[in-house]
Amino acid sequence: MMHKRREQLNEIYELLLAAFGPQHWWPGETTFEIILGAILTQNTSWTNVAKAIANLKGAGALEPETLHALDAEVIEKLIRPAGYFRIKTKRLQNFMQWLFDEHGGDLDALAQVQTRRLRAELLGISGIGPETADSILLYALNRPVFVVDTYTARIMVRHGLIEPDVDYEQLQYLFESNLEPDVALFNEYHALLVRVGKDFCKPKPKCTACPLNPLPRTVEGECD
DNA sequence: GACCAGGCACATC
DNA sequence: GATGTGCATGGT
Repeated sequence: MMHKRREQLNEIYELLLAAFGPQHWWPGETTFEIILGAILTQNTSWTNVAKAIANLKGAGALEPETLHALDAEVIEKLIRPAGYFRIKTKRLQNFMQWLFDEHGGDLDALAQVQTRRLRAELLGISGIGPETADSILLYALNRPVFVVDTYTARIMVRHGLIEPDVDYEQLQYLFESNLEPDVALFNEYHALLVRVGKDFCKPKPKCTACPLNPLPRTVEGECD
């Protein structure tokens, strides 16, 4: 059927929303804080990131000018709880250098840049890959870009909707080509996928009592 | 103690 | 081009 994918994606969304309700993402107050969180949460649990952000806040470093002026050793100490603190310090500084060199350190100036171009610029920063770039675009800059992560792929594979070898861009296209380009929808959908991923769709043990188990094509042996 | 967490860059084949 | 490895803290 021509709209099969659309119906499946809508069904997943409805099941997740009914099970968990709105997730109120992103957990962050300002555009800048959300951007920093997007970088700091790479392969890292949010509880650890929250500590790092609290430290940055305590240092007054949730302002671009302030963070830009800090030495690497200081940033390393502040973000230590988030793990990978040396490489993440470098990544934060790479972002800051881009922001100040290319956009005068003004986050508001980014609003004038087309989404395609902005995504390409973000991907040009060492340490910002597809998921981080798209998280910044969607959650910090309110662009209708669907964020894909490991949970998204795992959930889709386990429910037989994709093959295990589809890459980031393909999976993103699956969502973006079958859903309305709605910032609020993309925001909630990704947040719900992370939620069900955390609670049920774990790497090792097969899932039990998952809200998505009513799906017709659930792969046998993966979910009860 | 093993495993995992809202990735990414880089080395090596 | 595909596959493997380092990065690091903190919770389960």
